[in-house]
Amino acid sequence: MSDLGAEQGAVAGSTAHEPKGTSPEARAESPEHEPKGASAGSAAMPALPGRPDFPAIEHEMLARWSRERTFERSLEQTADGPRWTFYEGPPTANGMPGIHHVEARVFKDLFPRYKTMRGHHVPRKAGWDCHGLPVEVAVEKELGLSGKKDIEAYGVAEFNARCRESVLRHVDAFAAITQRMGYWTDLPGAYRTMDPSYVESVWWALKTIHDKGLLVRDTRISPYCPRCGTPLSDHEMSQPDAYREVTDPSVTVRFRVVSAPAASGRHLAGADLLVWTTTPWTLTANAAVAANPQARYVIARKTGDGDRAVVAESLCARVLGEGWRVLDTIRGKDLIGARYLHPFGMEGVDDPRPVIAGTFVTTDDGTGLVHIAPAFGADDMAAGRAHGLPAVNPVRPDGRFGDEVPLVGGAFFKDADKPIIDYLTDCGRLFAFQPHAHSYPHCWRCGTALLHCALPSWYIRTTAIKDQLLAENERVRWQPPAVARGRYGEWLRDNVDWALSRTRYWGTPLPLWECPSGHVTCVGSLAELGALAGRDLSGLDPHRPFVDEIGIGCPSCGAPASRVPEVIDVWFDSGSMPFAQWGAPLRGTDSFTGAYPAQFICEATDQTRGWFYSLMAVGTLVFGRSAYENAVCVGLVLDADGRKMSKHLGNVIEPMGLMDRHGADAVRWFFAASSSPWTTRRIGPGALDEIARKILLTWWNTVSFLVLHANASPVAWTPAASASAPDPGSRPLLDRWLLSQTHACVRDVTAFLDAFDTASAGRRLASLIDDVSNWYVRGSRRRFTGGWVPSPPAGGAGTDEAGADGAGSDGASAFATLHSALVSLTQMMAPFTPFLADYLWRVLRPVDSPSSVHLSAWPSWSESLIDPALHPC
RNA sequence: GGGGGUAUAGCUCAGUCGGUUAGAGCGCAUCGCUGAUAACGAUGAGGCCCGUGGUUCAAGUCCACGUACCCCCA
Repeated sequence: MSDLGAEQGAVAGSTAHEPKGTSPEARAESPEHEPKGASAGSAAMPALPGRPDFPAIEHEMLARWSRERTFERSLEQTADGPRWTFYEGPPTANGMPGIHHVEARVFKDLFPRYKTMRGHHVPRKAGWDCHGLPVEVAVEKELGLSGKKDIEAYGVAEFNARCRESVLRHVDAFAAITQRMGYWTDLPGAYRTMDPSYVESVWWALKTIHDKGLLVRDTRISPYCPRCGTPLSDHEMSQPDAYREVTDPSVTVRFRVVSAPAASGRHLAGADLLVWTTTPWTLTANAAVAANPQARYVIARKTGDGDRAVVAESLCARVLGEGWRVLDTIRGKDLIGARYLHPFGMEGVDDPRPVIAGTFVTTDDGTGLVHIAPAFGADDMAAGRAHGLPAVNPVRPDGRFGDEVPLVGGAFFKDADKPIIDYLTDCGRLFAFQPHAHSYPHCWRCGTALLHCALPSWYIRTTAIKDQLLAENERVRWQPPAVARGRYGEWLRDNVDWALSRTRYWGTPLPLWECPSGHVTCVGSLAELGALAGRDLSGLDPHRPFVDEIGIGCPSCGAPASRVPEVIDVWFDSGSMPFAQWGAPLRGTDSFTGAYPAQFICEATDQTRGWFYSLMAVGTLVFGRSAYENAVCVGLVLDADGRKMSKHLGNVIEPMGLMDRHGADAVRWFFAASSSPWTTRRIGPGALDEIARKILLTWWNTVSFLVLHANASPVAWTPAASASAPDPGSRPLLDRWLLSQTHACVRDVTAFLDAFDTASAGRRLASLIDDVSNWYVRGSRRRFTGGWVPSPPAGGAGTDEAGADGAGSDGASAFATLHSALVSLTQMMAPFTPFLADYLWRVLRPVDSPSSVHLSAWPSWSESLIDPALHPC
């Protein structure tokens, strides 16, 4: 009897013994072969190979999607649907893709697929982040250059050409991983942040911000990398590895008081102010000592000699130790106005320095007396400005002291500590020395120790829109929700102005032209620049050095104006992608209109202060509105032992190999559904094998069971026969139970995905797979082995009541019920495991349904079929 | 120093609004099945729900403090 079915199947072009994975093909190519009724000679369902090879199936599906243009068709058929916008945060293709890239991309693909099945139009455009210091550093290494002098000697044009060439070096690897994992996105149409149209859009945004008066030049204390020769932004400081544990010499230094105000009593003059610092090299720029006017200080004498020292009362014991006798206790405000000799100063040659009031001075640690170097600290600079102190910076832009500086001339700033300490020791100015372990900022890219120094720089005054940013953040739906007020919200509350400019080469040039009178003109496009320059510049490469060569007449005074030398922070590039990816608003407005803000973005937690911020900040600055409504923030990926993956440990998991071994579907399910996406996850072969067994194989086997018995039935059962099965409400109890479970699952999974909760959706789907396999199939096996008997095609629907036709009707119910459940299950699995879902869909697909599950409509559910009494738990 | 997260079985993790005897998978033990077989099923052992205090008729769940680990920041 089963032979008959198999032969009929062979006639229709699909046999049970073709190489695995090819048999559903026949259905896709002859969608009309379905018989309308269950008449004799109906074609069998395509049989499944006994042992699925998931990676092989995936490769087959990739070929089919490409051949059938499935992604393109999914966009075409939803063209009139409501727009649902997703933004791809551009990765830097300067390095190889890792498993963490796959993680975020699972979510970037899952929700667009889901929304597409819900009827939304979800265009997806890939993108590449091209500019920035990482690229420059890599090229510098390749060329054996070190520092800006070398680059300028090499030639900026040639250097930038090398950057342009190197930045897309690993695009192919990213494209391969993207395709292999089934991430549907427009790769050929990818935006590149270095394209002239992209740069022009960024210029437009900067001009918009400039016109609002929010793009300003200021001198501030900034973290500065002397190797890269540029200040670093707040986001760059927020990168991993920026702060590293180092041991620095902490010194307590004596500053001899040479004149004391009357209020301080008779013991201050000639005493030593004890000042503590962990950066001895900044003593070269000492301009004052700050004391807290509210605090109490003691003047103490060491027994045995005449040394007198001044220190905060509460720190007296800790700093001085034994053997000191307190001569006097005075208030901080009585210290103000005293003068002391600079530690390197010479009596009679150098002016004494003042003691000033500083409310920021604490008496919790140190000595309660703070060394002030206005060029090297934020508090220092503010205090210096308030007291009219000079901000002397003896360190040159390359991080070395000027040759004229005594003691340390020519030395790199961090190397200056030792000679200074030696000198202080020799002349008896060193009170105490102790190695001090603390975290110190380093350049996130090149690892050089940073210095905080006063630099003229261009800023975006984000503090002016801070309240608006906070309000926009309130509107964003974060997953996990705690990010909104926690990690991101708390940080946003401490917002500081965006240090925008970089004195570098490979980046979007700051479109500001300045004349000798200091009039600044912001240019918003090449056309505008051409008009100002008086010639056609539409073909100009808007990068250095070409754009530097363009001079304009100052619109204010007519004097020749030239471009300021800086380029901008790359984070501004990526934050501009909602419009710049289309070149909008200068061009591409058709694509941009209606695509702002995005309904959904997703990145890993390390982007909280990176792209999540730059995107929100640029959007709020330019459009007054955050660029996204929903943000999913996924966690770190660790190895199976919970260790961070690193080249050092040799535990880096290479994504391509992982997918070729276990299948992309298993990897996708792992990230999306097997645990909370925002917790750190440990990935390893064990977890993926379990997914293949418990989820994919179980699902496969239930489909295989259905097909086996459908084809073995005396009259082959096909999906068309569902029409002649009894009405769902009048089927046997177990059938009604499975339909109830299935419809409840559709309802729940829909709600979970609408809430961007893939983990809960995944748990629900796993339980449905278990219900189908271990309860329904197990309990109904005999009903399938008996096959089914079609109702007479005569008048009426032929849906006689249960029992009227005995085994025939019961078999019809069973087949239709299992088929219906598997169809819904397969559709719900489609966003999670798109390969196997589509493969099984082509076996299961109902009459007149699309050839791909990804072109099918998300299943609906019927409340009337959900009976809580059937599954109270 | 600040912000955030996590802590439940040997391991990985669920646990909804505070509500009966705290669950699942893996692993382990015993048994069964061999027409879903890269399996599968049944049964069993295995818990100071991190600690202390509080709120409550009732706390794994809420509150406070503490401990440990992780992340981010200064």
